[in-house]
Amino acid sequence: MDQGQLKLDNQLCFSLYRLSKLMVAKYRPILDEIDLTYPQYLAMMVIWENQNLSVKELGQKLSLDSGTLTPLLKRLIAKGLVQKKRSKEDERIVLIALTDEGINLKKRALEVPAKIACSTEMNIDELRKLKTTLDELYTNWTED
Amino acid sequence: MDQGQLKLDNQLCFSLYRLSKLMVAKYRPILDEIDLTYPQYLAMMVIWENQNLSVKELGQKLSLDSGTLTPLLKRLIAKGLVQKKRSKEDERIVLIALTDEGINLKKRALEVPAKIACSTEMNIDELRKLKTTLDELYTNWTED
DNA sequence: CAAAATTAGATTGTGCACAATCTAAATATC
DNA sequence: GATATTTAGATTGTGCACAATCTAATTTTG
Repeated sequence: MDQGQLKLDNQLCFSLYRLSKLMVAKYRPILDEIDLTYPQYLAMMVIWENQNLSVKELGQKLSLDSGTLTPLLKRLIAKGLVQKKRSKEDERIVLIALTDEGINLKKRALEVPAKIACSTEMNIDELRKLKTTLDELYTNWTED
Repeated sequence: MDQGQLKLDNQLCFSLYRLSKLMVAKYRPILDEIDLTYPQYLAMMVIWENQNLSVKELGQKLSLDSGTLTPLLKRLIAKGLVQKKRSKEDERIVLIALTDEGINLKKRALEVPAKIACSTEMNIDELRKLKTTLDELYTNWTED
């Protein structure tokens, strides 16, 4: 019955889990320089791209719910990078806006991808293909 | 300067992060049936494979440190699945042994991979190739 | 318009994940 | 053989991640 299906080494899920943690660990020292954690960096990337996003939209882009986002945003606010504004059209909606400090941080963050690329040193095409595969899987698995 | 390197959608890291979370979410309802979380399931797989592993060896196989493992093991012990024994040769070492209940749980856990395979429905060869790629990356990135 | 249902976000509680520090046991070095 | 160093785990503190619940604002329905 057990032909090794339950062996850790045979599990795609573990390869994924392990590599994902390693990726975060690779980012850590680089993100330390701009005082961001990895999830905070992901959030800031979205905010840099579109100002005045609602908490809900931010959560959708990051695949995070309010239980994670609320405290994360609280920390970004504490660092003075963003601020909250209630929407006037709909008082339930909270919009996230960049402060000057948050805008300035983007300049320094622009160097992050190059620093990471340096520490991975893998064929760009390979990485692009991997990304496509991962994204296809994500789409397939969220479709059901 | 910014040709979109800082866009979330262009980041391999985010694809990995997102898919890894989705994978855990896919496991959740299936593992709920045997009352295990995803990291607990990974730990149990290692313990089912080799009895009387030390906490350190377990941590190495799972890429987890004692700050994560100690409380995780505490919960497995609370569920009555495993128990701790001090090594007699070296009093610093703590060995993890299965209880009867822990041994019994393996029978039910054997059905997990099939249930997961069902919910992913992707070409086995594709998945195997993906796993190879992920493992290669892990090896390359941990070599430096 | 009023009651019911929905929606946005916050809160609470559990469980990782990891850095940093601490304790006790074992080993190395003088 | 006493001191110093290393090693195995535990502990503490911060920060996700998510389910479940709560509140307040909005929308839907009768």
